Amino acid sequence: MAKRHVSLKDLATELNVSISTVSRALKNHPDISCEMTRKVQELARARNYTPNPLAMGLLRQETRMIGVIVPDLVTHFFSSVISGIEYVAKQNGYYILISSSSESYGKEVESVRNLLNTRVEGLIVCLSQETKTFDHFDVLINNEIPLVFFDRVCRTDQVPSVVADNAEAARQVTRHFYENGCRRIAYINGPEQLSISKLRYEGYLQGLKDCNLPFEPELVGSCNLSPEDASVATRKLLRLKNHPDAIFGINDTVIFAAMREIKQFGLTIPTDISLVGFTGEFHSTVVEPSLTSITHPTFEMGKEAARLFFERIQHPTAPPQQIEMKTSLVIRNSSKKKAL
Amino acid sequence: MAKRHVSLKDLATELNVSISTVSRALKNHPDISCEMTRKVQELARARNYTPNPLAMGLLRQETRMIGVIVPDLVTHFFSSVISGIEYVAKQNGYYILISSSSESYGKEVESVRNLLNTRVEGLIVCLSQETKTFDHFDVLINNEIPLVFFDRVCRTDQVPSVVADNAEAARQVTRHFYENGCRRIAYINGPEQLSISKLRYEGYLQGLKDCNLPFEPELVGSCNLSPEDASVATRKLLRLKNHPDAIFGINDTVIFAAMREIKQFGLTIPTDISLVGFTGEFHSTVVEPSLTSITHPTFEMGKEAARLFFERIQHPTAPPQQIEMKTSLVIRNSSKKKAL
DNA sequence: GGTCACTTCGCAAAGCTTTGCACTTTAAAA
DNA sequence: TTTTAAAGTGCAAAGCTTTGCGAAGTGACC
Repeated sequence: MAKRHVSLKDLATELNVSISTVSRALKNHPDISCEMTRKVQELARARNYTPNPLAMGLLRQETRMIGVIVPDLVTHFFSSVISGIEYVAKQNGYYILISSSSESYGKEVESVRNLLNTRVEGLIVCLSQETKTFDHFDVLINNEIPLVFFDRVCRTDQVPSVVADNAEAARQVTRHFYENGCRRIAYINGPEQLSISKLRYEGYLQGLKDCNLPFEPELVGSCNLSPEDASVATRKLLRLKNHPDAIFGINDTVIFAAMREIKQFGLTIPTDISLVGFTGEFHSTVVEPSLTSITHPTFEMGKEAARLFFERIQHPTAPPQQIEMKTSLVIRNSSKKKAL
Repeated sequence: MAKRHVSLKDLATELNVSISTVSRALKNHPDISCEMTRKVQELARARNYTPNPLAMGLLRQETRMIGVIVPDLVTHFFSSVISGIEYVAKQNGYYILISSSSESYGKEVESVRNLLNTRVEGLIVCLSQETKTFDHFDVLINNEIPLVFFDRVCRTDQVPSVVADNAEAARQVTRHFYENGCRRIAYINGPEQLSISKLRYEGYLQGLKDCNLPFEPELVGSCNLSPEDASVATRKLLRLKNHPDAIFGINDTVIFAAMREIKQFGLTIPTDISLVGFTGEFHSTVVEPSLTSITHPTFEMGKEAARLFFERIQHPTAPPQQIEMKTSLVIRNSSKKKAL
């Protein structure tokens, strides 16, 4: 196995000077003569020297790595947020170590442990769907290791976080339906332990109130975030003696499943049932009819999360901020106005 | 800033023994008495000791990190391959450092340099769209640093790689069109420097030959992989005095753009024009009509790439393998048989 | 010639782990 | 009682970098 990287020692030996001289010369320390500095820097360039981050890490007790835990890598929302995190991390000379929890509580706990063992300087996390207890983050909180949550959050009194304006968005969707003539507005929620589920549900209720619509429990479905489960929830809604005339779902995956079910049931969108999604995956525009959807500024959310993280590195004990990002309702064909 | 991690030294001090004793006790070295071993291991557990990977890395000259460079993170194909890589990496106790080139040659070069400086043990790479020269990989090749390409490859005589059966798949698509009655089959290619472009184009030509169809240059479009460019290419095809009755594209992004253009042009799919995509993004099933598509075993491709990587770690100089993964043509509505 | 003040550089420690070798016990054998 | 072996530990180096401090060398001034 060839020797891969030259070290200060290699340069020092070749020039017949001490390691410290080389080290100082490379950073233009005034103690070193111009002549020597020139020689050292020349050789360093020629030999393609780059400092060894392991040695630096050991010395400075830093790794310049951020651990990122997401429920999965393939959902557009998460990969886009990660892009944003990576963007800011790169600017600050940091790398990110990605670990996916596969929506599993156990894997999330394991990821936290593993990443910490790898000596990342902190974590940026979106909770798994299953996560109901949060003890695995105590180590971080107690030891003032930087931690930032995004989207699905917890312990917001202790941990900075970036979220969408979930409640407001859901409220807006509900009113949008109402203004388009819908009166039986259904909502398919996610697992109740998720912060986004709670908030979007609250927004839905508030929206009903705004429009003076009665709350009808039968119009609220719930599912884990899989297409299969969403289909089940949709079918339940469709089989009601008086089916809803509008459905919105906690995310687009859910709503795409609903869309398929509705078509299969022989109903048309939006004439029979209006549909609005939540997250704005790319394919909103290519489905038929195109899907009205709440869009997150996903890349920006990632950037904000990373920004918060670096603030945390600077001031580990500052009171935690919670950033709420504005979403926007992009109206397409799945919720077109019907004749009143 | 609190001290985050306990070291062997901390344990040694607390037990009043030397560091070496602690180190040996932790790995059940026979030189250490049972009594001492027990005491050390107990304390280590209590204090939550984990070895410092930086120190280990420095000692062993390894980081247990793989650098992964992809054109972007948000395309389903790439994030799915990454999932596969991560899966195998985790099994082997490795982490992956992800860097996206944003389809830019410059950023790819920079990523290679940065990752190498970070002392990753090797690289798994999918070339950017712009990349025409490959000198930036010479450092790796010359120093026997493990390198694996996937999907978009180069230097296959020196570097192991995993690809799809591109030519065969394209040939199959062409014949599928023919069997469904299409006679003017168009193809929208990607940038010509990409290996996948070349191979799929060859497959297309071969397919035409198989079916005894003449090759007509005007039926071959080309684009970078953006939706905008794909739209332009599609419009050019549609404006031919005798427009094609089938189009297939180098990937689904291209074909979705084409789909939009065709509809806007007032033609219907598949009656007027059949359509087949290439890659099998999730949304193939939700568009209207659902999209016939060549599907890659993306997760498996990632696993294979990682497997090849670890083989390379073991045998850096073994002759490079090229793995070709079987794709499959999933037939949906966009290419339904028409009356002949 | 001797002392002072610079200039220019090297030593060594710290950060953490592993491991060959040397060292100190203790008990058994001579 | 002395020698020897075995058992149990510690020292120190290596892997790489930074940096405070001490040391060597040179020239100038008294």
